Amino acid sequence: MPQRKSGHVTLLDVARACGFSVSTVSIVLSEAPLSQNVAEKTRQQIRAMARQLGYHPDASARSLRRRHSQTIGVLAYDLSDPFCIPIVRGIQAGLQPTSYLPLLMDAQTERRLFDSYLKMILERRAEGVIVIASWVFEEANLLADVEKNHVPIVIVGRDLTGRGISSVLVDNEAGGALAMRHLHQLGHRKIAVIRGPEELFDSEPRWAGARRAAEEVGIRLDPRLVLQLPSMVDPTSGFQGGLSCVRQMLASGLKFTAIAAFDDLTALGAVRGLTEAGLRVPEDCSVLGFDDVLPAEVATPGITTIRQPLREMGLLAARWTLDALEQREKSAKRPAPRLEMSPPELVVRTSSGKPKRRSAPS
Amino acid sequence: MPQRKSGHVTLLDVARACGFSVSTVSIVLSEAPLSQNVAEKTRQQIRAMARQLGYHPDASARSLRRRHSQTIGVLAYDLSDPFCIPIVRGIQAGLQPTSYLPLLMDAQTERRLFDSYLKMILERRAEGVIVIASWVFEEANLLADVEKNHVPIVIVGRDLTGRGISSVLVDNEAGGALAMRHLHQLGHRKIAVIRGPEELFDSEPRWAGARRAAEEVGIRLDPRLVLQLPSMVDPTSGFQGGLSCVRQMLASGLKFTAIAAFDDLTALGAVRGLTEAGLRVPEDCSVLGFDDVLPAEVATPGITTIRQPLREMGLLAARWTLDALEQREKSAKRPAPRLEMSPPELVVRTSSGKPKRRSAPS
DNA sequence: TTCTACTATTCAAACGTTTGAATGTCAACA
DNA sequence: TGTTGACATTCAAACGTTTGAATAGTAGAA
Repeated sequence: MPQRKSGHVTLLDVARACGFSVSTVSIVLSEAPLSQNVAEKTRQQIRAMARQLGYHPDASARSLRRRHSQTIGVLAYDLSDPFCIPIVRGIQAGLQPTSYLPLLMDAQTERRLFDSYLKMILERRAEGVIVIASWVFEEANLLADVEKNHVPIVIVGRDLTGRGISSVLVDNEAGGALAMRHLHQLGHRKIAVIRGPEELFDSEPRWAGARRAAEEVGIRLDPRLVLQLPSMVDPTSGFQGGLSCVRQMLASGLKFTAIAAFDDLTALGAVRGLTEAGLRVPEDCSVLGFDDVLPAEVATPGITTIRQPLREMGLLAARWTLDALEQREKSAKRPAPRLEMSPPELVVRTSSGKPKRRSAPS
Repeated sequence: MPQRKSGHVTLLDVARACGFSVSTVSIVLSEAPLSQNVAEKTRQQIRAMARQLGYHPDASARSLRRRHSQTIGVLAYDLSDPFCIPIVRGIQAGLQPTSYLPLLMDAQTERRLFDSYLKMILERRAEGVIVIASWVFEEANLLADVEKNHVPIVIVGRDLTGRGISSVLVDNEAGGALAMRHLHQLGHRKIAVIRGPEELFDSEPRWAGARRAAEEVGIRLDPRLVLQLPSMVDPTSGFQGGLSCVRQMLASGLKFTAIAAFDDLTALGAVRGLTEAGLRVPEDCSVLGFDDVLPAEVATPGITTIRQPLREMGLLAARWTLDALEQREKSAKRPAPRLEMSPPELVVRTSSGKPKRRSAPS
């Protein structure tokens, strides 16, 4: 029983155990073209022995020699945000049919971790990098390092084409407009808005879209009913934010029949706030979210929301990365960055409805 | 400008660029003990050049030579289950202070993927493996391979000590009992139970705990009000299951004032079902969940639930893995598997309350 | 017989690091 | 002058794999 000190079974072990050279064993087990020349009997013998010993090729040695790792680094800003998961799923789906494997990292909304994981991805010689980053990051310096090593990179959730990086994100403005138009069609005229926190990239375009749509349909948005979430400390803090915004609105005594919230968790916070005050959703006040994450779907009432095609976005990011790898084979020069603004979609659930005739909470 | 064809900057590049040998550069950049002997001026020069060129050591070459990868494989059965994330967080927290890095994989509830990722973890020469597996898997064969390579392994969410694998899981029975006692204390006597699907490991002990507690406090559980979820196809199908179970219960015309659901998503499905039928939670019927995942917290009413200390469980799994690595240095023989049954905790929110005097929905 | 072609297998170099041993330099000491 | 030791740097082998080139062995063709 050939027990290596390293604890791992190597080609040499298998070779010795069945009396062939390391080369032959390698050729057979890696199914190299040359393996057609190897006698069927030999192949069977080698494979049997490899299985018996529990041989697994050493990925380090292999990628060192082959000069590629078959790996795509996937760096998510925070996996505890339900927003990230479908994107990751899309990426996985896009990589599945190829021989590339995702190397998944979770930065936990910590700049320090983000940096160190990105470094690690580079050290592991990932051949491409996909960054999921709706959160605030000043990626400038480290992403530069990625480029310096000629590793193609795609970012999901932010537009960084200005810095030469291909970007996939939802059309936030269209989404904001979609929300506003839906509320208008239901008959709402006094609409409160909870904007995203200042430092979040998505906040501005969503608000711009909502404002534009409101103007188009002739709704006047009362500035006193347009609140802004405070800075977020983690992905779920939108809930608390939504809750306190609604308390504030109710305390103000102003009338409103609907709330367009920044995202689904904010919307859930709003529902909580309204319920606390004895108001019913949607009878007394409609609530709209954004993103379409799991909690919005399984809450009761189900949150009407603006769905981001997250899975598709992840899929696209994977495809672009693979494209870039192919391109790199052919031409040396770096292709121009690409931009996708995916169309959002209105998902009507039960948190929105027509306003009561005798309107207004409070 | 030394542009390597491989696209990556190597030690040789740095060496040539500043006129020292590869050895010296390696010694300096890896901060080997010998680097104390290297002139301060030299060190600075080398470091500056490395930074300028964007050098990152090749992890493959390094771990090949050093014979260890500083990596712990983390294989989650399905990251889209909110249950997994806090565990992963705990693992990350446990690994943080060490130089080990988590290699995170998401099996997407697919046996095929589970196997191929486990294989990959082995090929990457992860020094330890943590498997998160509340889901059904017959891991026998592949986990055996892990053992064959002397890689310590810890499983979270199932008891596999019988197969010699250290296991961390919640004390499901205690949890089930906790739920039942809470409902009893509130004054409920007619309690419906939604059991987990047959193939899920957790189902049986939770039910056993509930039954035991019911007996202890003198509650008779009507077998017609004990339903079982159908087989799950994905982690969120508990919602649909809970919904249809409640419809069934209501259709039966039997009276009950509370529902103890298998997990939080099932509970949310139950709330939906009750609401559909015009019943209020908790006034007309209390609902209890299990796990304490995000959607339970942000729904309104907040779901009263049995909290699993997921983060702590992940932390423990990480610690045990590190322990095993240390042990392995010292003694050759494999230590006995360890077992942790973490105590669950009752989290009271607003989905549970006293039954109405004139009780019972119908 | 020699040549060619094919089959089956092995040699040996290389991938980028690390590291124990070796080399060289310089100053101080005997 | 030679010896010792400290310092600064380099040599060269090794990690486990892959692969172009080389080596045998066999068989059929000229």
